Amino acid sequence: MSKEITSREADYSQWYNDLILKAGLADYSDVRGCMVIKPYGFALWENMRDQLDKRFKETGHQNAYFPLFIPKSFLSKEAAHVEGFAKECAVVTHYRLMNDPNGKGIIVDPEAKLEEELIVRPTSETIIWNTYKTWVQSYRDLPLLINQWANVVRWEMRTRLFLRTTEFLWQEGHTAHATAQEAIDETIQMLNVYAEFAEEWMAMPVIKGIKSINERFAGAEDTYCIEALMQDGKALQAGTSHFLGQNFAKAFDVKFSDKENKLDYVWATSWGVSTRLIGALVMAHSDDDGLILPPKLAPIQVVIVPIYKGADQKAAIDEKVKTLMENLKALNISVKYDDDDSRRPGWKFAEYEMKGVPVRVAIGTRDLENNVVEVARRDNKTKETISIDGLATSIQVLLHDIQENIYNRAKTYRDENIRKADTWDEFMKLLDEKGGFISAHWDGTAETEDKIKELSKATIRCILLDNPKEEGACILTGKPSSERVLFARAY
RNA sequence: CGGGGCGUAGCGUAGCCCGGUUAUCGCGCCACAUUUGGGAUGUGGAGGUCGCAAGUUCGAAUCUUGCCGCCCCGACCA
Repeated sequence: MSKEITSREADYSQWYNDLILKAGLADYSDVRGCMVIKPYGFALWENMRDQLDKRFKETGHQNAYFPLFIPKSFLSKEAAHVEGFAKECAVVTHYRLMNDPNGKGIIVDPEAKLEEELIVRPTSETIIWNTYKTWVQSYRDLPLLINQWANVVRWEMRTRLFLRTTEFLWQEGHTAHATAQEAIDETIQMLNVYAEFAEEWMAMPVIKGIKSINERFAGAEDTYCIEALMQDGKALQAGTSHFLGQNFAKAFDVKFSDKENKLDYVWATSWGVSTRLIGALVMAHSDDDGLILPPKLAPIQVVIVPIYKGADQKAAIDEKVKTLMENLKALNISVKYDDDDSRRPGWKFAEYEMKGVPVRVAIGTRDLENNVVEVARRDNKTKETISIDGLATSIQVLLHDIQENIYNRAKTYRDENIRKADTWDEFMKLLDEKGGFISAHWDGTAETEDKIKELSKATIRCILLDNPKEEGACILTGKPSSERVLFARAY
């Protein structure tokens, strides 16, 4: 990769980190690769979580909670699974500390060694399937539709705020079914739940597809995913849904009797999204002035900034604002009245722009006289003066507009950045100069995929669901191909 | 784990190459006043193990060695 691209990437990373810190979403922590999610960032996550949770329940799932620690032996029961996660596991070996007999401070008590080490879960398939064994005997126990909200730990070499932290928050759904078809249907259903959430709530267009064998989840038969495009031209996997076949059922001996009293292994799925979605949100919509949050998820949808001189004017504004806030709340709009006297209006304007608050209302004495307010929208930074009568309703409409506008903007950008390449030179040129998704032919082998990755740093993001068939030649080997796949450099 | 950069007040930094008064500047913080329609101004004030340790030296933020930590790029990955 050229020097220019490297430095562009570094600049973008700095911009991204800066934005997260300045917007108050998160902080670096003193623990390697971990971060502190600050109240504002967590409020955003809670909004995402609530909406997803609602959809999970609407599709018949229940929440449960499984242990953080996984006995080492569990992890090794599914061969591909342990292969995929072994290199990034945090391991608990001892259970007690003691005062250092040779000095100050404390040390691990060597006497307190665990007989079997415990793994801090990198994902919960193994401990969950070990439990499912005891829950499933008959087809009457199926389907088993469970989700858990949890934290997991993956000891990655390199971390990035929200996109890849050592510990992260997520949800993981784990379901068991009587038939392969039912499990596949579930896998696709949850993929659709994710895609709808990304598009309708995050205002982030995604591509639904299926992973190549190389990119498949460790232990899955098929991995489905949603892929989004970030503003720097790199792709981001925003969610995955796996059809696990009978792999885990076999590894953990989970069998059931069907109606004919025949014994069979159950069919499984797992699916998850994480706090990475916050990183996706940042990189999908923000500009140089700060975050741009979709109104449907913004912790604060409307901020009201008073402009006044003296207590009398303030009191008159307070009075108007009180009614306005009641009206907004009646419409389920979250509103903050920032009457902090130690900050001036201009400071607040900049601050809430940084935080990505979709709508700002400024109200001053001048406005009161005319029965108007100044309404500014974050997405395109336009301002207009509108009547205070029916204001709450106007704002409701405006929030709707903003949600739609940022989705359309992101979609236009995304669509403009899906290009076809038919030769290797064209492929490389597009990657280096434009980025984005590149639709190209590939001979279908893992070796070629690896080679392309090695040469270009681009990976196959996915093969579209309902991908049209088209005869062509692999961009690298020239061997025949029956369909195009989507490549991109990715996070 | 390889390559690059960095570590000085809450944050961002100057000074380091070429050792020498009381460690620079900006933001932020505290007090008061004037201000308030796009990150206010003035005056006064508080705040420092110069990442840690050892060494060289009359003298170390500055030189040497070792260690620790962070960021970026790569490999790995959601």
